[in-house]
Amino acid sequence: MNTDAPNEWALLRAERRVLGIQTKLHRWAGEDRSRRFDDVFNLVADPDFLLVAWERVRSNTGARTAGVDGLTARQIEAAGGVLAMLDDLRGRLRSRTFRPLPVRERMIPKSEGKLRRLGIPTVIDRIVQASLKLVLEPIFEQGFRPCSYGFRPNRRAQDALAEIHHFGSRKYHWVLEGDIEACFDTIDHAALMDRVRRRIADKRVLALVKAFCKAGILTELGQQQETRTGTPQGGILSPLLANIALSVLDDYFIQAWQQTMSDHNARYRRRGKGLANWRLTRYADDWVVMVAGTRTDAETLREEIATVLAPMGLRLSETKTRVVHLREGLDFLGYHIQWRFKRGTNNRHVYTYPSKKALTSVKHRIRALTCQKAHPDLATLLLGVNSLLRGWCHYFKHGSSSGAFGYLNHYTWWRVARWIRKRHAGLSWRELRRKVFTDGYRIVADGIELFNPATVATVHDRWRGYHIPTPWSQPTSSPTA
DNA sequence: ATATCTGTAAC
RNA sequence: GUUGUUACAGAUAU
Repeated sequence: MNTDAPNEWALLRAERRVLGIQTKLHRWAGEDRSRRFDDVFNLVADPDFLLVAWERVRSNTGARTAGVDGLTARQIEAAGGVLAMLDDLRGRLRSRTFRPLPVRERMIPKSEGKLRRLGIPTVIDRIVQASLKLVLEPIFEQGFRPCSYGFRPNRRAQDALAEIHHFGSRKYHWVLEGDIEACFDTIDHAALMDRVRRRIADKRVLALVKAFCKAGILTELGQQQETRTGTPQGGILSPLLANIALSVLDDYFIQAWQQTMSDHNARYRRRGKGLANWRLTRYADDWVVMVAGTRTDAETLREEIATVLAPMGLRLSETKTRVVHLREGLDFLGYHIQWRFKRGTNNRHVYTYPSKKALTSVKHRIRALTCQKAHPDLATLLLGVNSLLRGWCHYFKHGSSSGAFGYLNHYTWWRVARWIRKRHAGLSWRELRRKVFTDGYRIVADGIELFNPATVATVHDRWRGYHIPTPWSQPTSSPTA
């Protein structure tokens, strides 16, 4: 069927070569921190880079979703014209006739009634963006700071939480928690391009990045709109661009930290003089500043941050940006972080629990899955509930979640038991337990047993701090570049 | 040991 | 119908 599908070892070879070149880019960007890369367009348009980019787009879940041209990656693959399409794309990139099409707008519901605007690029545009990312990410990763955790390779939300736990367990008891208003939508193009230009001198690459920012949007009603600010939520490059823009914050805080608070003695002297110490932890547009000082010290930082963000076109959300003490606690990345007394002692400890919002939301989803008409049979129901519970627990096991897990076990058991009983009309609970449940309580169907969240062991992972490697840190075996 | 596919979480 | 990045988990196949 696929007359010209890329074969496996051509792909493997391409992936190895791309990784080798990425490692070099990463190394060069590190050796000369002010180096501006002048000749990277040829990499973006390189057949191997485009092939790896295509592979990425093809295997994403969005391979079934089309942009404004109505083409899906699946259709292109089925038509068997992949290599020809990549070749044509390469030609259009090199002759500079390539133009990104507008993104297709899709509104999806967020939590509690709000809407989120997605901008879905065409498959071709996704490939070019993916190729751009292959080139730009190793370069910009070199300048990104350890305090930034979102959208970055090898970094998990749990790393950010471990950092907060680490400093919260020391003198950093006041927290400025913040939210940037419609971050993706409001990033200023000129300011963003200025930051991209610090590392990239290649005019063709800069033009491509800018073109994707300016590609415009085709609304659900079919109207064309230009995009004067922001980067489309759905673009492969968008998370990287957001980090490039938001790294102004990281840079600002690192500077202050390195100049005046970098060593233990300096921080101690500052505290002696009544001065505060503070640190930023950021996950995409969500961030906190841990402050060893007073509430006023934290309040002061709020204005500083607003000033740093303003040139990027970014504004703080008035309601969601606030100062709290660890005594009151705060929500961050789905967790609730708060001081509690350790059992039987007088010692305060920083604990991280699943937030109320996270627990409510998973309960709602279990309720929806266990409503009467949701599933044809018990086995399918268990499959759905199990995968939900398993995924949820694996995210929240990095905290003090055993209480929540126990509660969830109880809640789900009853929901599923109720579902079963409705299907066996007339049976009493006692008969049900005897006839349907294994050992009187275990719920099993076709060898699938209801997952018990209470069996998930919680782990406490240490703050990995400054020692998280990038995928390009170690040299790879003999790249042929 | 490779590779498919599904799912969860964060944003 | 729902895109994207990152992390994690499970199932299947050889």
